[in-house]
Amino acid sequence: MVTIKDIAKATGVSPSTVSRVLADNPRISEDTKKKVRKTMRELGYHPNIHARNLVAKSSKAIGVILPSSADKALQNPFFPEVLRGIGSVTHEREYAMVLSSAQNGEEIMSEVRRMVFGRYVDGLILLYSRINDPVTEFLNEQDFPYVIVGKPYENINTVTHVDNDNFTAGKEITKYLIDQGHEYIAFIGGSRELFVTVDREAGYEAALKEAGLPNIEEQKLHTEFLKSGGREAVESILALEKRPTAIVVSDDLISLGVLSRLEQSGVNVPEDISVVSFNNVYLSEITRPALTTIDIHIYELGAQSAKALIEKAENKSEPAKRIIIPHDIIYRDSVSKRES
Amino acid sequence: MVTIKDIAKATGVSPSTVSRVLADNPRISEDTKKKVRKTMRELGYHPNIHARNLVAKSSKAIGVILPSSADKALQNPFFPEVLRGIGSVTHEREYAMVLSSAQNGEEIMSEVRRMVFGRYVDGLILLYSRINDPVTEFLNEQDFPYVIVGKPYENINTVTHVDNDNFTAGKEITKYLIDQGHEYIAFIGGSRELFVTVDREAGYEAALKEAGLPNIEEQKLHTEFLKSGGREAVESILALEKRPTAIVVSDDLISLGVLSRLEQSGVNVPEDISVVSFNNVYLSEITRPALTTIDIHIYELGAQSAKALIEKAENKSEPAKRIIIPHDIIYRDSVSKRES
DNA sequence: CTGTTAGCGCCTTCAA
DNA sequence: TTGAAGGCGCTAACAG
Repeated sequence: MVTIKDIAKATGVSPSTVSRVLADNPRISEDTKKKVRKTMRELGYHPNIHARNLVAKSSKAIGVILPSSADKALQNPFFPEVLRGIGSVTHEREYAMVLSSAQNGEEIMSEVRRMVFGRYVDGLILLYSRINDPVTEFLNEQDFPYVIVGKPYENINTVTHVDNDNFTAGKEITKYLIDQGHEYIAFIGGSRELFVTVDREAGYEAALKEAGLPNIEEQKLHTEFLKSGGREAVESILALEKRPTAIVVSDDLISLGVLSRLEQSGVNVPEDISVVSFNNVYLSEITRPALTTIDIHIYELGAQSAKALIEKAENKSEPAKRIIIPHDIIYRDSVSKRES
Repeated sequence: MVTIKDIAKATGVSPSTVSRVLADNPRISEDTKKKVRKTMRELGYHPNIHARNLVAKSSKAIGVILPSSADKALQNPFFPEVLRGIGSVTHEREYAMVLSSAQNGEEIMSEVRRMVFGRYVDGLILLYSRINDPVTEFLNEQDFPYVIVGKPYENINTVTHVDNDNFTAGKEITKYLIDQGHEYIAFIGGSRELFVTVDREAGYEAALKEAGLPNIEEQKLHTEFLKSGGREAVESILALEKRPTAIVVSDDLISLGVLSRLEQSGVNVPEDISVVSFNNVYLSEITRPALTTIDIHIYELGAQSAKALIEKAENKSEPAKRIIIPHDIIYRDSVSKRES
């Protein structure tokens, strides 16, 4: 392995000079810089990151923590897409991106400990947010930089987070259905423990209210994310005495199940029932019919969170921020106009 | 930050003793071990990874390189699932998993350089395999440990890789269709530049041949992976004068498009046309009808590749291996029996 | 069984 | 503008 010393010797300067050249220190003459750089190239020199990190007390790396039910959750195309977003900025700033490889709560905690205590990463991005989360608690204790993608359960004003305005999104998409003449609109969401669900649902309710439509409890269902996701919910909806003409579904992935169950029952979308959802994951284009959905700009969620985190890691006094990524409606074929 | 010295001082021993306790060196008395560990706990000591890596000349981390068209490819649930598999063993062995965050060929190359030269990782897993790949070329030059998930284009006997027996898988699933009485079976695959496609297609052809069925060129289509994937292919197939009664599709994701396009044309699956595919990604359960598909055990592909890589990284003289992950057919609802 | 010494590769005072 | 010296935190001979 070629070290700074080898370069120094070969160029006839001291190691410290070489080090300064690496840092592009202005107090080194252009002349020696050139010479040093030349031998660096010739000998194929590359700085040893560990040595560098050791003295710098940082690692130019950020960690990404996935939700604990990683087995299933990672299946949601949401995650790869955030990772891409994060990756775009880590790459640009020459940071490394370390993925937590833990599968359950305990494992996550131990990974986080290693990452934090071992100074493996300079900061953490949490792709989830839970009530009573030991991880965030720990990070707060340690005063370790982190940002949350989504809405934090606690300390919402002191922890930097990147989120969508899910309430407004829910309201807008529901309003869109109402504008198309729908009056009985159901809601199928993921777990009510997730803020995304809650917020989108609240938006849905607000739109109903604003339009003077009744907010019927039986019209609102909650379901598991994957697998059978949405199927039983559809059954309940179809069994309603007053059958809805539209459904707001809180996640494209759930919509997949919804659509398939609807088809199974011979219900045509959008003729009989319209469906809208959220995320605009690539799947929503492939379904029959293609889904009208809210594009939440997942990539951007990732990119912004990485940016915010790096800023915070490099400058501890950086204030906490709330970053709201705008959304928009992608109109496709899953909604029909209703004459009333 | 608490260091080894602090512990030494507080316990009244030398730093090296503390270091030995860390390594659980048997030549240290249980007694002092206990004492040292106690103060470690009290002072909240945690080893500094960078210092350790510096002397160990390793980093207990492996890098994962995604295909360059990461934007789209990452969308295939295949990738998250391999990552999970990799993660399971990196976690178990206390390795970190570093994700390449590059988006295109050049970026990938520069990331790889950084990772390799900077000793950022001890080895690399490539989740792709390309002809004339500068990355593998570079890694060979540097004699840097890596393993490929899939089939290498070159040096197949000297590079460790983890793959399925795609030929046999293709043959088996096709044979299954034949056994169900199908005689006109089409094939829709991804790019012919990918070995997966080629191998699965070759298996398909072998099965046809074995059954004495004609191998018709027009029955074999190739398509882009995502988006419209499979849609045009279906159109060509439906236009065939002798319309096939079954289709072998080389990837679940493509099947999604195939299914949707079929439905659009009023073709019933499996009554009119049967469909089978590969990978057994969670989507294949959600579709209508649920897909009969080959489970290639993606998780295991990841896990085994990580295992092989770590072994190789820890012991350079470890020989190159080819590891074939077994597959099996998951029978669901997309195939019908044909009376002939 | 334990301490002393040296060194991993780099950066950063302090001096010149 | 450059060099010498010391140290980041840890490990690994070499002694004893």
